[in-house]
Amino acid sequence: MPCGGRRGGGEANWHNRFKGCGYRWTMPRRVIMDVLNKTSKHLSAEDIFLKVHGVYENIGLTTVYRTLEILVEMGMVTKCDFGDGRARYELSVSAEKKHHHHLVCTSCKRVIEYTEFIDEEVEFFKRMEKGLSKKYNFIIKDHTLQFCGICENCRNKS
Amino acid sequence: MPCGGRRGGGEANWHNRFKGCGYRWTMPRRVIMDVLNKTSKHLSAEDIFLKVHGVYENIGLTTVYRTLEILVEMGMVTKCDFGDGRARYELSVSAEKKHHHHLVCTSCKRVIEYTEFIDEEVEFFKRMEKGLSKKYNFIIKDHTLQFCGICENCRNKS
DNA sequence: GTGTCTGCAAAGTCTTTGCACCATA
DNA sequence: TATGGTGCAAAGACTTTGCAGACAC
Repeated sequence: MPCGGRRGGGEANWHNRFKGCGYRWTMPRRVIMDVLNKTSKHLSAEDIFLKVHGVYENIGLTTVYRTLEILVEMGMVTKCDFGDGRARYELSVSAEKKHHHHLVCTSCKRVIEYTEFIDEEVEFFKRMEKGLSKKYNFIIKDHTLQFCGICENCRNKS
Repeated sequence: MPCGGRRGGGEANWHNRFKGCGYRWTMPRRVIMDVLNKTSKHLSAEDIFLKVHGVYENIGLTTVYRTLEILVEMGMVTKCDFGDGRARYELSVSAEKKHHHHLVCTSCKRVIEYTEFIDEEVEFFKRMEKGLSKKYNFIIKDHTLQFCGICENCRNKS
C-alpha cells in the first residue's frame, strides 16, 4: 500500500498513478476521474454513476464503488460523511478547488465549504501531523475538519 | 431546535436537558445515558444496545437509534464515522474523557485517540469558530478533526 | 387523561460480494 | 495470453418507518 507519489491532475498523471499502484487504466476509470475533476461538488457514488452514465452508458454502480475505493486508498480522493447516510467523494486536490473544510448543518444537512483560515490551518496541521506521526508511528495521508451546527436558514425557521 | 444550555454530566442535569427540550425522561433514556457516560470508547448503536440490554432487557434497537438521534440533536453526543460502515457515538463531554481527536487507519480501521495539542487546538478552533460563525451566521455546536492514514501495524505488514 | 415513547416487525438504502465474460498490458 | 476489471443480480448491513400498546407528566 505504498503508492506514494505527488498529487496532481491531468490524464497522463492519473494514468501513472494507477499504473504505479499496479492498477490498469481503463475506460470506466478514465471517465470517473474526468467527472471528479470537472466538478467542485461533493458527489455521492450515485451522483458519480449518473454523471458517468451520460458519457459512458455501460458503467455499473459497482464499478463506481470499486474505483472510488481504490482512489481513496491511493489518497487521490477524500471520502466524507455529512451524516445523511451516504458517503460523498471529492478529488483531494483538483484544478477546480483548493483545500477547504466544511460547515455541516445538522438540521438540513447543507454543507458550506470555507477556505478562510486555511493557510493558518495548514501551518498548524503540518506541525501536528509531524508530532503525531512520529509519536504514533502513523503515516498521515489526509485530514478532515468539520464543524457541525445550525445554518442560517434553519436558525431563522425555529 | 434551540435546546441550548451548558454541557455537564449527572443524572439530574441530563433529566433537565431532556425536559428543557420537551423530551421525557424515560427508563431507556436513563440507561442509555448511563452506558454512554460509563464508557470511554466509541460505541456503535449495537454496542450500546447490547450494553443496555444487560441492564434493561426490554430495550429495543430502535429506541437506541431514536435516543441517539435526539442526543446528537441536543449536542450531548457526537456521531462519528470512521469509514467502517457504521456510525459511532460518544458523549461530547463525560467524566471519563476529555476532548480529543482521532487518527483513523484506513487499512484496518483502528482508531487512535490523541489529546496532544488539544490545548493549542482548542485555542485555535475557538478563534476559527468565532470567525466562521460570524461570517456564515452559523451556530457551531461541535467539531470533528480526524487524520486518516496507515497505522504502525499495517505499515509493517506491507 | 393525553400526548409521547417503546418494541416489534417490516421496509428502505446504501454498499459489498459472487460470478462469468471482457479488456488491458 | 494471463490477470485484473466489469456489469449484473443477489446478498448484506445498518438504519428508519408503521403501528398498537405502554408510560411519563
